[in-house]
Amino acid sequence: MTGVIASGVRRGSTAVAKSSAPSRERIVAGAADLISRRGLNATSIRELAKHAKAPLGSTYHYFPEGKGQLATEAVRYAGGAVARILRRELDAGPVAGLRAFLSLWRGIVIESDFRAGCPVLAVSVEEPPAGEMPPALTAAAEAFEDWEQLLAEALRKHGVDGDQARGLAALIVASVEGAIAMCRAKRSMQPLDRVARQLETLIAGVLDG
Amino acid sequence: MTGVIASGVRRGSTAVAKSSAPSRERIVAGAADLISRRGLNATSIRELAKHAKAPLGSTYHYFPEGKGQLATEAVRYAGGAVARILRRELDAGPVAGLRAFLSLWRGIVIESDFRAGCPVLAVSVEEPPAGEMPPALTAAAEAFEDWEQLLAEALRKHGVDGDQARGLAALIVASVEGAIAMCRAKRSMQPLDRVARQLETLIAGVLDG
DNA sequence: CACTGGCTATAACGCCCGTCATAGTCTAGC
DNA sequence: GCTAGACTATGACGGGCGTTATAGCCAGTG
Repeated sequence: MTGVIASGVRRGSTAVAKSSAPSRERIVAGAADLISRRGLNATSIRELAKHAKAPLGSTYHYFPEGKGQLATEAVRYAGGAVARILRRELDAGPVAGLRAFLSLWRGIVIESDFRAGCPVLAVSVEEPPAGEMPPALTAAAEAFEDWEQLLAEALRKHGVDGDQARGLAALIVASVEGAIAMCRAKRSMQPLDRVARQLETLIAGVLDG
Repeated sequence: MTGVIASGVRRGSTAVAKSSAPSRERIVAGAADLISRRGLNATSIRELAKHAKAPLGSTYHYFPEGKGQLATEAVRYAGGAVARILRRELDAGPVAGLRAFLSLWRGIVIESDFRAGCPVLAVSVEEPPAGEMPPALTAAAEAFEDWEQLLAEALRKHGVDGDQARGLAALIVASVEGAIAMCRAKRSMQPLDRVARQLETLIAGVLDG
């Protein structure tokens, strides 16, 4: 299996894209997966193409602006996929959403045998060119922001004060992202499990406090 | 300025190393800084040497096993530097230690204008070669483990139950690491500030709860 | 049938990579 | 002064990088 996020290649398109190109989406999804493993700068376009079983020429056909464009779309793709899941599961309340968020990442780390993580984080930890703000990095910031807003809104809907809700949402996203990386280094799920436990009791306490 | 961690190049050596080589330490410290910006695979030995104003040949003189050895020492160097600060400040209690931990990373992110982060995290998010466990990744896991243990022990010393202490320590390290990355993506200190607030009230509550 | 336009195949461009080998320089101790 | 050994300088090695150019294939339309 090539990654939980990447396996969600379905119809539905991201923006205007009226037609076609099943391989285009395959490339984007594969890029998200590969970037989540290797990091952005360490992943070559040739690897990306091979991973998606697409010819190198096709990547420049679909993404004429090159690697940056592909990376940006990959980050948006992963960010959107996670946001969709989060939005759906948060309907059953903040704790249910939190659990879905946690088990989503848990699945990615375990199924990849500690080799894959979060592509959004991977893009976030690479230095941008002096004084610039590459689109992929902006997309990463937007993904984090989306997740936080979804979580915060769910908390607010369940009676948590606005400021506190934003704070808790940031804590959730940050600690889960950090824990994923720690799990990969330690080759153990303990960090994410411990963080999950702490977050669950914290949220539960805030909700009926 | 070249990074808070890297600027701590002082006498004192890490292990046996009885003598010499000021430039050896400069290379290691510079490597920690550069890796924290660019990531491991994306940082070349030539850049590392130039960054430390050392000739390329010297890197292979001091680190005959090549890039992996240098990366490993850089991770250990950074991990040890943070652990030393943590150990010192935790003497004044868990909240004081937490504050020091937070403001240490805060300084690194701000002084680098959101370009540097945590070298330990940077190494953790790169895929190891199939079935292997590179020494640098092991060093990253050890650094995380050290920080967690220091925090957990301080909490225990102040009356927190053992399991809870380990959980809180994991939450602290994970959320701070994640928040650093989010700050870089957003080019804003808000994530780390929010996480700091949440962690402080959480710890304070646990301590006199 | 010819033709157009989306996709692929292949090769090349200059550049940088990790690593190694070799020869040179400098300094300490005899 | 001379030799040994720590460090530096330089250049090469094969290979992968991002990107571009060019030509070929192969539907679907007229």
